[in-house]
Amino acid sequence: MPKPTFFRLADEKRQRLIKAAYAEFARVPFQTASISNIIRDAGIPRGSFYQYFEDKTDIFFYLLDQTRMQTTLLYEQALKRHNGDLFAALDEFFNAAADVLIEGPDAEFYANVFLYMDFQSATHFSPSDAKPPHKKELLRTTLSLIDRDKLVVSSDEEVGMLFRQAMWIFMQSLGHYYHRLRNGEQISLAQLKARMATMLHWLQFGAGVQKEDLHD
Amino acid sequence: MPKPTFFRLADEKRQRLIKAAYAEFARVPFQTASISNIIRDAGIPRGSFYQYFEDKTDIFFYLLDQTRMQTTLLYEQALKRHNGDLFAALDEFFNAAADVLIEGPDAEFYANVFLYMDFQSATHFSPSDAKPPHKKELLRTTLSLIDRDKLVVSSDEEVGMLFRQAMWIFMQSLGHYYHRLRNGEQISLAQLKARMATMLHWLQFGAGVQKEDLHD
DNA sequence: ATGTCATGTGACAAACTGTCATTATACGCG
DNA sequence: CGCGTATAATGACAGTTTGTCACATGACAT
Repeated sequence: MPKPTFFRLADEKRQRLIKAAYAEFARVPFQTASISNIIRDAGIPRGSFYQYFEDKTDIFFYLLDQTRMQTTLLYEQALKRHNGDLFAALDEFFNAAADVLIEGPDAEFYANVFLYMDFQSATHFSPSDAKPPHKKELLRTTLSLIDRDKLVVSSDEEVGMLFRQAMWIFMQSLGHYYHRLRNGEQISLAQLKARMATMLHWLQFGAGVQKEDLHD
Repeated sequence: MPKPTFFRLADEKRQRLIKAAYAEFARVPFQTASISNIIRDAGIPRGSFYQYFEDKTDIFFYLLDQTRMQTTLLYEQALKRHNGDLFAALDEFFNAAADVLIEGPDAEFYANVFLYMDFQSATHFSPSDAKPPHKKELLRTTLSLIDRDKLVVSSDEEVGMLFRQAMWIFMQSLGHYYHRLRNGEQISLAQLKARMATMLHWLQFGAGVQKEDLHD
């Protein structure tokens, strides 16, 4: 989390820093990104940066959190609209979120996020060492709103496992999209959505042939 | 890929270097690991290291490849033993591979692999910039050996998607296991296997309530 | 004007990476 | 044996980056 000083900054200065950070994390993956570049771009002295943020991780997840809040909202809305039908909600959410992440202004930033995010981070969607006030927020929302009668789950933990499996489909698909894009084999947004739908469908109805299918 | 010089090295020296590399990558995640530590441990001059490997990525994936070859074999055997029944083979493979990766001598190394591997690497199981001779090896094996009549797939590409979804279950579960372990909430090997089985079962038969289930 | 607290600043030490000119070693051959 | 050539070993070095810290500056209340 940014330090209090950061939030007291003059708007213009804060925006300049944020913009420079987005640019750096869009330019190269997190590991390669350098604070030196960010502060040079933003025209801010080194010492000041450390007055605002702990380190590179801190500012990166601050940026990512902006997105998380946005998408969390989309997800909740979908869940409510579909009366707790998890799979219907996920399907809608995937499509809406893909629009935001791919057609929005920070697509390059997200490309690096989804191509290079590690499992640890993906699991918690926040740095491992920071205390995440929002940790499992999506999961809590899910647990409170879903209609369990439509799922084959026997515990809250299993709901969590299922939810993560679904989120991986989403993240992996975005990673796939951006991977293709960067290799000059761009796929369309429609194809991306079809991919996510297929994988989600498998998760919902199974990718193995069911018993009754054998009667053919 | 290591440079030819590396393979011409005296066995003792090569082993020393490999051992030091394992130790370093077991100590900290890939991003944090340093070549300086590896060479200090191995007692090898800096210049020599670069005579053997391109960089940190190069030696890391060399180590990982050792494992990949081992597990690929397990997978192929399982696939043949089950006459191309993908899900049956995956179930067997997950259990066998988990034994190797968790009870073997390099468990700490794998912990860092599965906790911190990014999506890009996970997808290709090889560094993005290197030419991977084995790339998609597992997938090719799968395509040639599976019995498609047992799957709801309509193309080779879909087989690939399905396969990756399954592999993610495996990797994510190992990540989960190691995460718990490092937070002092160790789960048993049996619990890990149960988790993988549950998730794989969802993928095979669906986590959503099926039509016929509604007749209850 | 003066004290106090928050903020700004850039020089600096420590660490690491990849390179390269130089030195050492091995090996084939007259 | 002595010599030449290819291969390998070596560590000093330049170039970066990071996080810190002592000090400067500013704002504001008394």
